Amino acid sequence: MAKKTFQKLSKEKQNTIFDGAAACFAEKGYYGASIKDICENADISNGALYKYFDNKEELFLEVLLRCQEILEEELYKKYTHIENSLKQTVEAYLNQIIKLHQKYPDYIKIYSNLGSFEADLLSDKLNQPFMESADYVYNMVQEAREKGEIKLAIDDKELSFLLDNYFILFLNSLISNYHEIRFRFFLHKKPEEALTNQDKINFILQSITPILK
Amino acid sequence: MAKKTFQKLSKEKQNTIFDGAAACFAEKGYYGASIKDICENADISNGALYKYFDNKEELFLEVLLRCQEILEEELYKKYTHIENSLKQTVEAYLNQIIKLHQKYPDYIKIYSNLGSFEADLLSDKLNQPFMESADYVYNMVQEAREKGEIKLAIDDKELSFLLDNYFILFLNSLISNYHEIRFRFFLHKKPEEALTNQDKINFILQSITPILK
Amino acid sequence: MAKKTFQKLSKEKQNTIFDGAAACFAEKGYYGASIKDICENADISNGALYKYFDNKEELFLEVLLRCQEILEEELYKKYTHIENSLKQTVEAYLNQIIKLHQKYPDYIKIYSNLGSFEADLLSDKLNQPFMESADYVYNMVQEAREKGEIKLAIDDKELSFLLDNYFILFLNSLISNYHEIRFRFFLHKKPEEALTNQDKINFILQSITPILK
Amino acid sequence: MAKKTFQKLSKEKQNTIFDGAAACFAEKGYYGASIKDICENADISNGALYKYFDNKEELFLEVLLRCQEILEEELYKKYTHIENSLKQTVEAYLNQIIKLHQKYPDYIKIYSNLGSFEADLLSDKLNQPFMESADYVYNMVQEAREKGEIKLAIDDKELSFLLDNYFILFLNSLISNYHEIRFRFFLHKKPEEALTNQDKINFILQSITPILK
DNA sequence: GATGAATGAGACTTCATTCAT
DNA sequence: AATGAATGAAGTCTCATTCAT
Repeated sequence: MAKKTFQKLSKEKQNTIFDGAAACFAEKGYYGASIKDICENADISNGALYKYFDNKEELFLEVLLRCQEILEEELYKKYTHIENSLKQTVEAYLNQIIKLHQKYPDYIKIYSNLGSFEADLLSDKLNQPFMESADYVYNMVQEAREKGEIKLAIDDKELSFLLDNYFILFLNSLISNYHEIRFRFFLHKKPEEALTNQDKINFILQSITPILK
Repeated sequence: MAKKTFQKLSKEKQNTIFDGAAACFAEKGYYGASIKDICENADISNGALYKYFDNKEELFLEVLLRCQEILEEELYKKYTHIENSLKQTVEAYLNQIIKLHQKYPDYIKIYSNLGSFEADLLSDKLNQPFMESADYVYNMVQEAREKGEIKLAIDDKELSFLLDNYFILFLNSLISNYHEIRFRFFLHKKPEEALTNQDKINFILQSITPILK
Repeated sequence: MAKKTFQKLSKEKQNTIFDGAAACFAEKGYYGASIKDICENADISNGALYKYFDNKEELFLEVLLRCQEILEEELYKKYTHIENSLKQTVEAYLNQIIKLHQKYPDYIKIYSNLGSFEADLLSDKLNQPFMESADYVYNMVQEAREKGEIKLAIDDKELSFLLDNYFILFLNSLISNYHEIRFRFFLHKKPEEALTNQDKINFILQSITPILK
Repeated sequence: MAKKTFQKLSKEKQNTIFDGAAACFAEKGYYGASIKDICENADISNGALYKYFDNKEELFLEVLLRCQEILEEELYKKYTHIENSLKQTVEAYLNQIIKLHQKYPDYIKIYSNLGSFEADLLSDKLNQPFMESADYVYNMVQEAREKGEIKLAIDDKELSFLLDNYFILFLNSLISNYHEIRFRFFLHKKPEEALTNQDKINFILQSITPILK
C-alpha cells in the first residue's frame, strides 16, 4: 500500500502520478520502465517517488489498483442493467470498451497484459484478481435469460464465458498488433483493406445472432 | 538471423541454448531477462552468446522463431485432418495444447504473451505474425462443414473465430494465473475446489455442443 | 556541454574532476583511459560521472576546453606585450612554457597531442581549433618589427611560423621522449650527458640570433 | 620480435599483414584498434595473429619497425646527396614527403604520432628512436655548407634543426587537421580559399630564402 | 515534506587471448 | 601451421534506491 505521504496528496495529484507511471509501464513494461522516466512523466522528483511508495514494485501494484478503479468506474458502473436487447447491450459494451480505451489507453494496455510476465511475477501480491468483467458479463446473460432472449440450448455460465471471450479479445485487438491481425484474418480482410472497429463489432454481433431469438 | 557460428552448432546444442534463453524470457520478459542469467541457463559463456547472436534483440527474435517451429511441428502438423467429429477434434486439439505446454512450457508462455509489451516493441521485426493457429482452426471448421456437422446458422469465419477464442484462452489458462481464475469463475468453482484441465475441456465441449448436430 | 549538475559544482570540485580525467587521458589517450580509472582519479563515483557528462566523449571535449582555458590564462594573458627585446620575449615565453608544463603536465600533454588520432576523430566536435598560440606569436613578431628588431629580410608570417615551430617542438620535447631525443641529437649531446631545458632554450636563442639585429 | 612463424612467411605476406594492422592503428590508435579488425584488415585468422606475434603490443612495435624501414627505403636512401642547391633539395625532400604520404598514409600517420600517448607508453620497448630524419637533414646542411650556399651566420646544428622543424610540421599538416589549420593561419588563407601542398612548400622555400645566398 | 545529487551494482557488449580441432 | 570458437574480464553506461540539504 502507498505510504501516508501519498495519501495526503489531492486525488488529482495522485492521478497525475498514476497517469505518468501508467504511460511508462504501458510503453515498456515493468522492467523496461525506468524510475527516472516515470518521475519525469509524473512530474515529480526522484526523491518524492520514494516518499510516496516503498519501491518500484509497490508503485506498479498501485497502478494496477488504479486500473481496477477505472474499469469499475468507467465500465461496470455504467452498465448495471440491460436497457434493451442482449445484442444491443453487447454492442454498447463493445463501444464502451472503445471509449474506455480512448480515454485510458495506458491503463487498458496494462490491464490487458495482466496475463503476461510481470503480472504473474507479482500475482501473489495482487490479492483480488480482476474478475469484475467476468462478473458483469455473467449478470448480463442472466438478465437476458430472464427476458427470454436466448434461443440456443446453452448454459448461462457457458454463454457468459463465450461472450466474455469476445470482449477480452476485442479489447486485445485495440492494444496488440497480433490480435489486430488475428481479427483481420478471420474477417478475411486483405492487407490493403482498412479494418475498422465497427467491422470487428459487426463481426461479433453477427456471430452471436444465431444464438439469440 | 543468427550468425554462422550458431548455425554450425549441432541442432541439439542450438536447442539447449534456445531452451535456456526461453526459460529466462518466459520468467521475466524481454527486459527482465539478463544476458548473464540467459548464459548460465544456456550453459554457455557470456562471450559465446555474442558469437552466436548480434545482440539480445536478435536472440529474442530467434527464440520466437523457435516458438513458431515448435508449434508447427507439435501442433499443426499433427492435426491436418479431422479424423472423427469436430467435437472430438476440438477435444484432441485441447489435449494436444496441454501436452505441448507440458513439453515446452517456456516457449508456450512466450508465445501466449506475444500480444504484450515487448512483442509489440519488436513487432516490426517479426515479419510474419503467428497466424498458423487461426489458419488451422479455419480449416478444421471447413472440413466439419463439408461433413455436415454444423447445426447452427453460423458462418465459417465466425465459427472458427469463436473456436479459436476458446483455444487461445484455454492456452492462456495454462500459463496465466489470471486466466486460470477466470475459468474458475465461469465454472463456478469454489476456492477450495480443484480445477483440472479436464474440467476446462469439458466446459468448452459442453459449450459448443448446441452448435453442432 | 557539461550537464547542469556539473555546473552547479564549485569551480574547485570541477577542476578536481578535470584534473583526474586529464591525468588518465594524458597517460593512456582517449581509448586507453577507462571510465573506472577516471572516476577513481577524480574521486567521484562511477554514476556521478554520468550525472555530470553525457558520455566519455563529452567529458573529453570538456577537458580539451579546460586545456584551452588554462593556456589562455597561464600563457597568452601573461604576454600580451613585448617588454624588452624579441629575444628576451622568446626566452620568457619558453620559460613560461616550462612553468606551464610543470603546473599542468597532463593538460599540456593532451594539448600537444591534439594533432593525434583521437583529436582528429573528434575534430568535427571541436568548433574552434587552438590557434591562440599561433596568433600570439604573430603579434609578438609584429611588435618586434615595429620596434625595428628584425634584421633578416623575412616576412612577418614566415618569421612567426618559424618561431612558432620552435615553441611547438620545445613543448613537445617536454612531453615526448622522441622529441627530447631529437633535441639531444641536434645539440650533439652524448648519451651520458645531461640535457637541461636551459640547454634547449639557449640553443633556440642562439638559432634566432642571426635573424635579429 | 616477431615469432619464427611470422618470419617464415613471404615478405609479401608479411607486408600485407603489416599494412592491415597499420591501417587500424592509424585510424584508431593503439587502444582503439581491435585485434578482430586488424585480422580482418590483414586477411588472416584471429588465431594466426597469435602464432605470428606474442600479443598486441609486440605487433604494434613491429609495425613501428616497418615504419622505420619504409622511411629508410623511400626517403633517406633516395636523397643521400644534394644534387643541386639546398633550396632545390629542400623542395625535393618536401615533395618526397608528399609522395611517401600518398603511398603509405597509414604508416606515416603512425610515425608522425610517435610523440603521442602510445609511443611513450611503449618507448622503453623501442630501442632505437627514429633519428634517421634528423641525421639526414644534418648531412644535407653540411653538404650545403661545403658548397658555400649558406649566407646567414648560423651553426650547422642550428640550421639543420630549423629545417627539420619545417619537415616535421609539414608532414604533420598532411595528417592532422590541427596542423593543416595552423599552416592556413600563417599563410593568411581565408576559410573559403583552398590550401594546396604547393602553397605550403612555396611558403617554406620563401622562408628559407633569406638564409641562403 | 521535497529535492535531486550520489551511489555502486548490474545492464549489455566488446575485448585480447587461448585452445581444441 | 592454421583456424575460428570459446572465454571471462573489462568496457561504457543505466539503474533503483538512499541521503544530505
